[in-house]
Amino acid sequence: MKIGELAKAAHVEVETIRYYERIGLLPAPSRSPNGYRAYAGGHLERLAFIRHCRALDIALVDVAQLLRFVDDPTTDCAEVDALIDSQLTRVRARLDTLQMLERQLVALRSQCGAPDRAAQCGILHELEAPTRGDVCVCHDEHAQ
Amino acid sequence: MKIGELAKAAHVEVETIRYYERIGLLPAPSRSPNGYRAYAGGHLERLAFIRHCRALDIALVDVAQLLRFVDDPTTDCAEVDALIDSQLTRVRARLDTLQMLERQLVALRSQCGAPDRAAQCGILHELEAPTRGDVCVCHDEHAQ
DNA sequence: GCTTGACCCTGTAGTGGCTACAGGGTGTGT
DNA sequence: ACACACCCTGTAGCCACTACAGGGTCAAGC
Repeated sequence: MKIGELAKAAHVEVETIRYYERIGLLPAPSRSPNGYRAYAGGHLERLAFIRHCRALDIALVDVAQLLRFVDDPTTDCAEVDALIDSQLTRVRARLDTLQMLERQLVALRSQCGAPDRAAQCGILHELEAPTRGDVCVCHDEHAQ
Repeated sequence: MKIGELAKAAHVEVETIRYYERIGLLPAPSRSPNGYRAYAGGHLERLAFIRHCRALDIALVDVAQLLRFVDDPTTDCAEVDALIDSQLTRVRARLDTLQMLERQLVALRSQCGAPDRAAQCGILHELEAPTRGDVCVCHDEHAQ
């Protein structure tokens, strides 16, 4: 199987495969006489695993660790748990941040109702609030 | 005011200020005879505005646009609205993705209960599901 | 046989928003 | 004089790709 075929089978870009090989995540395959990469079935499995982890926003460094766990069946399962737990923590933290951001933007957006010029713009006025020493609606904990 | 003083006043790194100047977001200040940057009050205001926008995860290219609106008071306010609206849309989209990710990770995490070795690990088993042509718990729409 | 287009190769650079480093200059206190 | 904190410019690195440059290979169509 050539690289384009592997890419299509795994729903990934050819360049991504080369990237994974370069950083050591995917083993380098054998080559055809013309120098083309020649992939066997194991590569698709590994690539599918990697893409599965990436779909869960797992960092490549952690994907590499998970692959090491796969390759060493005697590894303690608790280490796998810990890795997924920390990923879950990361996602939840980012979730919290974004939820706060949404609220802030909604509050800010509400400062502009009627069409006007920028000089009278409530949004810009609020964005300039810290400059004036004022508390803005987007970062005012009491207004939310 | 020297760059370190401005950085402290705006709660930002010195390097970030130099970066903003390099990309044209902050105007270059005058210089002392020894070549040091000499900042006046207007710079702190502009930097505060930039940091305020950044705290709302607004991309620098959009911050630059907002600054142009500030500098041209005749700009139509609707353009400011549109910019904040698109930012809100972006945040909401990312929120959706992360909420889905959280659910997926929770489902995956639930596959491992008791201490074991990696060979029996439910998490790794699920991460390998697509390889076997199976549907994994993290991406199975019916299981959620 | 030639042309064309799709695919392949390696190596490098770019994305966004910083952050860190190298190598050197300036000012102040001891 | 020395040490340390700060300043300067320029460059590189982070993360996970993605795009490009320049060149080679293959197969189908004329």
